[in-house]
Amino acid sequence: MKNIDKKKPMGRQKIEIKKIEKKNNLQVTFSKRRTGLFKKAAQLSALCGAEVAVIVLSPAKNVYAFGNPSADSIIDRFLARNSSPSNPKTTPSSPPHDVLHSCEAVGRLEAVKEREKTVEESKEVSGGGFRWDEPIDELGLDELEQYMASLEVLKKKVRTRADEIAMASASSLNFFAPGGIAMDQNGFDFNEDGVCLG
Amino acid sequence: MKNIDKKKPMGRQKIEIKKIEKKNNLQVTFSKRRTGLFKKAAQLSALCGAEVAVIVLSPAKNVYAFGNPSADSIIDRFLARNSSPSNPKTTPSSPPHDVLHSCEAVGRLEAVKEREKTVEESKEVSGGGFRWDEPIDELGLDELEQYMASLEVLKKKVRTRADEIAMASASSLNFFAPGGIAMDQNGFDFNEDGVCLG
DNA sequence: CGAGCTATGTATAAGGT
DNA sequence: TACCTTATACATAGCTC
Repeated sequence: MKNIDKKKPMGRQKIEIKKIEKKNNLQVTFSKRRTGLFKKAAQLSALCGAEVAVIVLSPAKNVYAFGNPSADSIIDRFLARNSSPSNPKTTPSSPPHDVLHSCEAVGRLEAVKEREKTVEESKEVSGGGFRWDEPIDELGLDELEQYMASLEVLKKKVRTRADEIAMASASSLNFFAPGGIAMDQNGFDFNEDGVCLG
Repeated sequence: MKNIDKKKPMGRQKIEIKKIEKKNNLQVTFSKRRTGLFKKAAQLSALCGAEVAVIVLSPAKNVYAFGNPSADSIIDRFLARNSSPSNPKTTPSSPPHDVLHSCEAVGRLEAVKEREKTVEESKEVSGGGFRWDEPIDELGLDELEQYMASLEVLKKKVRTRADEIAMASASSLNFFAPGGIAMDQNGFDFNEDGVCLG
């Protein structure tokens, strides 16, 4: 009701690559970019069959990591190469399972995304099962991040889907209706000052 | 001078995030995206004052890494966190098994595994147990609501465990330490931009 | 290969709700 | 606080040299 002002969104602004001063923006930017970075890493991995590990330590020393197949195995090899002067380049011969090996690993995570896509496009998902809880057990801390990202995407799709249904049946549905199923504070307070809740 | 035809560039095409088949493209894409990934990592580091390490193993097993301040120091801290569950170093107290602050080792997956329970306990949102393996299209509106709410809560649970409460006051770190950007682990010819894939 | 181009897909900075 | 919208900066696929 108070929007008469012509405050049109500015759209993306150009920013310089130096430390963000505003704590508020810092938090937002950190989240967004960290997510984006992990996404890019996942894509590089999927597209090229490469193994990628990303570790991020926030200024507050919280640890975030992404890894395919797993950060540890990659780090392991990284360290091995790093301290093993023996024969860095002269790998005897690469068995043809190189690429496949990677892809296989990738498949696990990509499968989740794929299922999601399948749900969206065709309506025949039931067969393969839609067991989101299964892969979790196999996922490591690092991969959890990616899983979460997938959840967000799925949520949007569900919302879209529900929207269609709602429109069709003319029922009024509020997804995040106040007092409804909304889960406001989830238990943790985020104060730029404070930290955890342990 | 042989472009007499108005062969206009196609511009960027949309691609599927699946393994690239053409070796030629694979190579090119790997190079470009790896560079892009490192760039993003550098920006995240610079903008947010975070420490970031990225390790990439090409299908041919070449190693590429980016690290601020250095991949090793970051890896070091990552491993410390990851493999010392009983190390009181960063453990404020002994939370149950349901995480809160740091992502100490093993209990992590279990926590997620019980997300439905957890959700129930804290918010009773999921309606007392939602079936994640059902195809979306067979769900009704109400169920969609619950489903989405569950997703949202789960997302937050996961996030809570892994993160947030990030940056407090920053630290004065040297992000772009000279010579700390990228490194070649093999001995190939190395350009700050990247190396050949072999 | 790596560098440069063009057109276009994506990631995101701001600001609103 | 989180998410949505808008406008735009930025990354990059397909080609050429």
